[in-house]
Formats: sequence, C-alpha cells, structure tokens
Amino acid sequence: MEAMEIDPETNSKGKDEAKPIMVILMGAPGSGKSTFCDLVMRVSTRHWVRICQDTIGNGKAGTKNQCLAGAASALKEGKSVFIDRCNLDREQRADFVKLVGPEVEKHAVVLDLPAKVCISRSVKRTGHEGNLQGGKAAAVVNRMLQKKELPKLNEGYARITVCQDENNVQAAINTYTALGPSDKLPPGFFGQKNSDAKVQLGIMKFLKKKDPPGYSDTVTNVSPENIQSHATKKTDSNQVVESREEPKMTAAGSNISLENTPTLAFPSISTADFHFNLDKASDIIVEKVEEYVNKLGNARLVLVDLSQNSKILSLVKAKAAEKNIDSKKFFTFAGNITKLYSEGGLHCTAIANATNWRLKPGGGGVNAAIFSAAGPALETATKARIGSLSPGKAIVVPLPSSSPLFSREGVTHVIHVLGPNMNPQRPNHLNNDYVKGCQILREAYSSLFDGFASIARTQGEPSKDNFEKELKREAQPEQGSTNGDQKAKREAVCEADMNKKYKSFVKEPGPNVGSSGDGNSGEQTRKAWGSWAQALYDTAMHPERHKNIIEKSDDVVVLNDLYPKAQKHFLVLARVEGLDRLADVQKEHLTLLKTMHSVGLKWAEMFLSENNSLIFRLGYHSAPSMRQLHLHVISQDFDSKHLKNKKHWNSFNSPFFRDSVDVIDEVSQNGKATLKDENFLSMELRCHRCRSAHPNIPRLKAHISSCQASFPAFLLQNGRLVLLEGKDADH
DNA sequence: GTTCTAGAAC
DNA sequence: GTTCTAGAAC
Repeated sequence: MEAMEIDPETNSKGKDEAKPIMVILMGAPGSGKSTFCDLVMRVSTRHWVRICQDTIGNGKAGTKNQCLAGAASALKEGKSVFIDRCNLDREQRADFVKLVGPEVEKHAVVLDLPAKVCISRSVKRTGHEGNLQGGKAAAVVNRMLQKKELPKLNEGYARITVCQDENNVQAAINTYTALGPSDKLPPGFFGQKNSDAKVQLGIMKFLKKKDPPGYSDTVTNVSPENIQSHATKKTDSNQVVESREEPKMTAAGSNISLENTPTLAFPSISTADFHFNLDKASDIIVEKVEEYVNKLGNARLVLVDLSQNSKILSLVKAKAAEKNIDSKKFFTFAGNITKLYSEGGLHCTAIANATNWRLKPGGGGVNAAIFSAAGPALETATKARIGSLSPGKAIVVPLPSSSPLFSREGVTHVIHVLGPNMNPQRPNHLNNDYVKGCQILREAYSSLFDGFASIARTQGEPSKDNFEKELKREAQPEQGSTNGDQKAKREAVCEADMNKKYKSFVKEPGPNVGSSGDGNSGEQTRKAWGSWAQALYDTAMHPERHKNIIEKSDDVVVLNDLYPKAQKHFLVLARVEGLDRLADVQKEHLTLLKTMHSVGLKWAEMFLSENNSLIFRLGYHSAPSMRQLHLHVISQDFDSKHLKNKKHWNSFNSPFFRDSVDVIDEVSQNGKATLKDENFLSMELRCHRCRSAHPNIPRLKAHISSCQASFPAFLLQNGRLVLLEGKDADH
C-alpha cells in the first residue's frame, strides 16, 4: 500500500467544523447561473442556499438589498450561499464581498460563455415568439456584457473559476458538488484568463501562440515550468495561480481530443508507505524519465505529489534540471492526483496508481484516493484485466466513461503499478536489500512508462500518413451497401475527422513563418490555389482581358469587387508575378505597398466625393482565397446582398483583416506583415461599431443597418478609417 | 471566391 | 414549416 505525503495546509482531514463559503456567480442572462446552482445543490452534501434576485421578491422583482440580507442570514446560520445574479461589474458584486468578514471565503464563478449562447438561451426562456422578444433579449445580454469586468483576486476572492465553455462549466459544477461541508478548495485563479470573451475557444489556441496587438485579450501563456513554480510556491491567501490552458478538456461521454498532449501523472512509487529511500528513489525516477522522455514523442510525464513542500518533488526537480531534461516533457507538480484538472488545471490523459498487489481499493494514500475518485467502475475494469500484480509490474486499465475521473478530469487510463516494499513494518518487505529494491523500482518505472507509451501512441497526434490514407480513400469508388462497407465508411469518416483536426493543427503557417518566396522548399506546404482562385492573378497579368477595371498602371490594377460586401468595395491588385498574398510580402515590396495604399486612398476619396456618408477601410486578408496580392478598400456600411456568412463578416471585421497602414508599418520595421489565424473567421458575430454580439447573419445585418455607435478606438487611430474631412466617426 | 444543399436550429 | 449554417463541389 502506498501513501502520499500529507500536507497539513491543504489537507482538510481533521478539521471537521463546517466552513460556510459564499460563491458569487457572474454571468449574463442565459449563461446558466441558476442551472449551475441547481445541479450543485441537488447532489452536494454541503448546505447551500441560493440567493436569487429574480425569486427573492416573492413574485415581485427582487432588490439587491434583499439579496444581501438573505445572504447574511444564511451565512450566519452556517449555510453556504450562491449569489445568483448577474454580478457582471465590480461595483455590483463588491457589496457581497464586503458583506462578511474574512472568516467566510468568497469565491467567484464566472460563466463566461459566448454571447451568442446566452442570447439564444434567454430568447428561448422568454417563451415568446417573434423577433421582438428575441431582439430584446439580445439587447439586454449585449448591454450587460458590455459592462462586464472579470473578477480579480484582489477584489477579495479566495478562488476564481472562469468557465468559457460547457466543459469548463461542468468541471466547475463537479468541483463544487464534491465540496463537502468541511472541505476547502485551493485558492487561486482557475480557467482561461481572457479579459473579455470576444474570442471563442478555438481562437484561444492561436492566442496562446501570439497575442494579437489591437485585440488585447490577454492570455497568459503558462509553460510547465511556470505551472510548477506557481504550484510549488508556498501558498498565501493572495497567491495567483495563473490560468493553465487545457481547453480541450472534454466532458463525460465525449472523446478526448487528439490535440491533447498525452500526459502521464505519476506519484513517486514506494517512497511513502513502502519507505523507499528518497534519495535513491529520486535518482531512479530521473534516470528512468531521462530514458523514456525522448521515446515518448510529444507525450509528457509529470511527477505529482500532494504536498507543496514535498521532499521527493524537490529532489527530482533538482536532479532533472541537472540532467537538462526537457521541462516541457517532464516536470513536477504539487496537487491531488485525482483532481489535477479540476483543481490544478493540468490535464493528464493517464494517471499512475501506486497500488497494492491485490489491486484493491482502500488503504489510504494514492491507491485509496484514486479508487475512490474513479468510482466502482475502476475496480470492475481492473478486475476484468488482472487479478493481482507483482512488484515491478504495471497494468494499464482503460477508464470507463462513467467514471468521474474520466468525465471530470479527462483521465482516460489508470496505470496500476506496484513498487518494492522496504517497510519492515509490512509483510513481505525486502529487508533493506536496496540492490533488489532498486532493481524492482527501476522495473516498476519501466513497466509504467511502457504501459503509458502504448496508450500515448494512440492518443497522440495522427501521423502524416493519414494524408496519404485520405488521398487513397478519395480515389476509391464509394459504393456498396453491405454492413462491412458501412463500417468502413464510418471509419473513413472518423479518419477524415482526424485529418481535419490534424490539418487545422499544423496547416496554419502562423505569423511570419518561413521566408517568403521560398516556393516549394518543403517545410510548410501552403494551400494550393484552386482554379477558381486564379481570376485576380489573370486580371493583374492581363488587365486588357477583363472588364470592371477602373484603373490600370504599371504597378497596380484597380477593379470593383465582383461580389462587393458593401456599397463600395474595390480591390487594388499588385502587378508583380509571384506576389500571391500577404505572406509573400517582404521589405522590397514596401514601395509597392505604399503605392497600393495611396491608389486605394485616392479612389476612396473619389467615391467619398460622390457620397460623403461613406467611411472606408483599407486592408488585406491574412489568408486570402484568391491568388495575387490585393488590397481591399471597403465601405463600412457592409450593406450588400453578397455578404452572406460568418466568414464574409469576420474576414473584414476581425483581426484577420490587416489594416493597410499596419501592414506598411510592420513591413518597414520587420520586413514582413503579421498574419492572423483563420480561426478568427469563425468567431462570433459582433457589430464593428458597438461590438454587440448577434446570433446570426440576418440579425447582425439588421443591427448594422441602424447602428450609429462610434467606432472602436482602435479603428479611429492611425488613419485606419477614411472619411470625409470634418466628418466625425466618433459621434 | 460562389453555389448548392443537407440538416440543424428555430 | 421556415430560416440559417456549414461543408462539399466547383
């Protein structure tokens, strides 16, 4: 039997008196605050009271003061409270934080779901039909979201959990459901730190790579080293545990994303109950990790111990650093191995269980914790595989999706491992024979890592071979109706999905990748142009063959866009062979860029003289669909029957659209332009003026046809918007 | 880039 | 039933 070192600070055992807490929910109408409370209260063993402004007034609209009074009296009775009101701005929630002294912990749970989701839920909830109600709900949600301020720890919260998708919400529900009357959650900031949820989850992945200037959503990029240093720091009440991004955590029943890095969390084997010498054990851990870390591809190994002051963690950490082991692939982590994701934000696909030879639950320590957290499903699944384990051996057990470890923590496999027993108080100990002990411990780690390697292979990113497979499959005739064929089709579909994921994962050349003009030199293969994408190239090379052209010079061709996305929408084409897109632009093209800009400006002014209400913006698409570098000059009314979908909108109204002035600056400074991720094309629809969110294109178009709000400050600077002199875009 | 359309969302 | 999106084909 194996036990972890116990940390007196975080361990709740022995403190039995109930500790009421106040959980302040924050979120727009429709974000799911009430559902959150209901789900927790239905199962929790803690005595919760939900303070809801909608219901506290007994039919009439409640007041904030009623809520404050209700919360105070519940807390006085020793009950924990949920403050179920929007609480979106700091001022609104400050009174609740101040309501009681520090003896009551205050937590914030932010349901920061996409505006679209909240709007559509609120609309549903009104139960009314017609656009008016829907429109009203949208307006309310939008108004509230504009006031949104994410909570900060210094407002007085011991713990902040930010949920940005349903999986985050479920994880938070599970965390609070599992919080017994005398339990305590670790303090800190959990969840994505994204200053306002303008950007959806898919985009977060990109933001991790690079913070786009101008869209200043701050995302803290946390490397394993940072996680480690935060987590092993001595906790004080103000400690900020920065957001750890594992956004691909999935909920019960769904598949674990292939984009997850396979990660094994393992406790130190034999060093607790089995009394293995810590110094010797740490040598063996580092030796074995070093041996395996490179065999495991992109998979990660994490040594976990409950205690923040763990001796074994610090020994291993120091020795691993000495050996220069890649800290991205191996690091130490202080936390509860059964709650690495929900409490520590660290998503591990597999966890090792330092078990007993009978593979039975109980005993205490890691084994008891893991069997208890995994539920009876683990015991059943283990029994189905093997009856007992000898020292030095490990066995991989896939975790059924019914297990909370799977649904809450995203753990797909438990690997039981049995180490040598050096404890003279226990039966079958090795009588201080460290020759044998070390040999068995090495063997145990080998078995453990081999077991992990076998599953990591199937959890990791698909190999490039899949591209070939996909090509082959496309070449095959897809006919037949036998079951076998259907199965094959299903598999094919599944594989295609994998390919999609893989492609989107690696395809994006990213900002400034590679030297431009390198043609097919191999590394990042660019998307090939389809036949339909050649029209502009042909226009640039042979303008005489084309109509719709409004100006032609040696450097550029100006033409109206064939499918204008606004009242006025024209293109300035560069007439340089091989200059296909923004990614190809180098310092030598600076003059050309300036020419394109001034020609665009000239024509914008020309159209302005015809219609002085127009406002123009000049810029490039980060990844254009059509070949040949072209500058879009587009009026900001976006009044066009050709503007039909999200991609159309976001290609002109997200960071994907690179203002000509910025491109010129960047190229003159860095010799290249920054390109933004294509994921921006699928972000939620927001008005380019007031930034309100809209559930679909028709609603958005209805809104922008009348929105007169001033443009965001970013656009008002540096001549990004072109309008009649004397006219003010900021009115 | 657009068009077409299945099927999801309403 | 109608509206809307998103993926495939071009």
